[in-house]
Amino acid sequence: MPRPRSLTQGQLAAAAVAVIDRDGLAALSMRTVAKELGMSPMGLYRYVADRDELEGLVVEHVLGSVDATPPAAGAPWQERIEIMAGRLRDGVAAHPEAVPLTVTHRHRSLAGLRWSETVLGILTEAGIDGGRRVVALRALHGYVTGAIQLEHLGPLAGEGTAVIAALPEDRFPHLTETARSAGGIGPDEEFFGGLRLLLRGLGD
Amino acid sequence: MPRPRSLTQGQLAAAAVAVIDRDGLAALSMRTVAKELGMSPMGLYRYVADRDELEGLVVEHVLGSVDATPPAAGAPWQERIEIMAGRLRDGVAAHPEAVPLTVTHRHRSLAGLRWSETVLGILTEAGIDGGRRVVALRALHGYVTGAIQLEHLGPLAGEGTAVIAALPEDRFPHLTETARSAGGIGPDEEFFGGLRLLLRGLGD
DNA sequence: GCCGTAGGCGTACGGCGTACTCCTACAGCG
DNA sequence: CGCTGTAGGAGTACGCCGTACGCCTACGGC
Repeated sequence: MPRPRSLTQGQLAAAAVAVIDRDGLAALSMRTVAKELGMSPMGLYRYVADRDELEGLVVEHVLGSVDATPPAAGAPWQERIEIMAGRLRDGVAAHPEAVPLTVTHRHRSLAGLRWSETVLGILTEAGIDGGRRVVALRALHGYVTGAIQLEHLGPLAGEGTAVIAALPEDRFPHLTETARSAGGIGPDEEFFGGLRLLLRGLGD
Repeated sequence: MPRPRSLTQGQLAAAAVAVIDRDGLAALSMRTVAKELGMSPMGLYRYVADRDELEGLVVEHVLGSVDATPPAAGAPWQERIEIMAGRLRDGVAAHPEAVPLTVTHRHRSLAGLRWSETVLGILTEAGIDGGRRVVALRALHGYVTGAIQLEHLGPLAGEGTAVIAALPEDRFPHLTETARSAGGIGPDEEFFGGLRLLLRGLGD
């Protein structure tokens, strides 16, 4: 009997993501999203209770783009977890400005839970269960979350490496030296290198 | 020749942290901090260029409270890294509402760099160097950062576990089962359990 | 005693989230 | 056919926010 809704929450999310991708996270506001959709600011409240819920939709949109289907059953479990981690990293990297949101709203996201479910499945097949599995999931979750953030809201465009290089060498001998040898290592090696350390610790 | 400053940046930071601890991160504003110090809102701008810099001071204050001196030289390196991780975790946990700030501003914090310097020293003594050390530091950094966040801005007060428990069991079999077995595991076991996985992977 | 800087306060602007009101358009019921 | 209830859409308004700017006062070293 009611008049049909003319927008879906998904369309709201897409508009919000468009604003974020184009103008940065700071530009995200009820007003800018409404403008993006060609409607009045208050119109948004027909679809969403408040700004917080809008942000949740953004996260769902971003995480919803990562494939949560279990990868190639033939491969060793470590490799399959690497694939899952890489998918999440790639999905988030497609909207780097939204990274802070994905962290704060992840726990309410169905898409995030689907990712966890698949990882848990892989861990189970690897023979890890009970308390060990809880710890393993949290560890993976923690590492992936943290590493992705370091990658994206770390020192913008190598500014940080410059800061470190400018440090007084006598008080920070290891850091300055490490900064020099860090040049040869790309983001991929860093991310997956660290992940493999964790996976190695999980083995046996 | 000039009139001496009547406040230090440290006092600003302390006032801001007091506001955050008492009323939450959302209550942090130039106006509330000024009120905390008994001065006019604009007075803050004598000590700080903008809100961003104030937030930086908060982070410096929080991270400055963690002891960065190398721990007990006698202990095995893994244990010493655990001590460093625990110190950081404890320092941050003293001001849980400030956690989001510590993440976004960490790379500009001297105290954060001191922590990294000490950890690098321990890694070096453990015989890890060159590219391996770079990856190891980033991995530790990523894990600790991520795990601390999961702990503090995870589902507020077990709300998340309830969400998971309410999940359709047929679509999330592992998650629902894991949620049940997660009850017996406290935050400490989770944090250090995950960390030890990483350290084990680092070994040899 | 003078000068220059810090202190301190008030005003003002533009943007934010959002509460509230008022009218219009339409889908299914009788 | 018309009635009714919900969605659409616009507009106004409030109380926050960060912060630009200006004005006078206090005071320490030359």
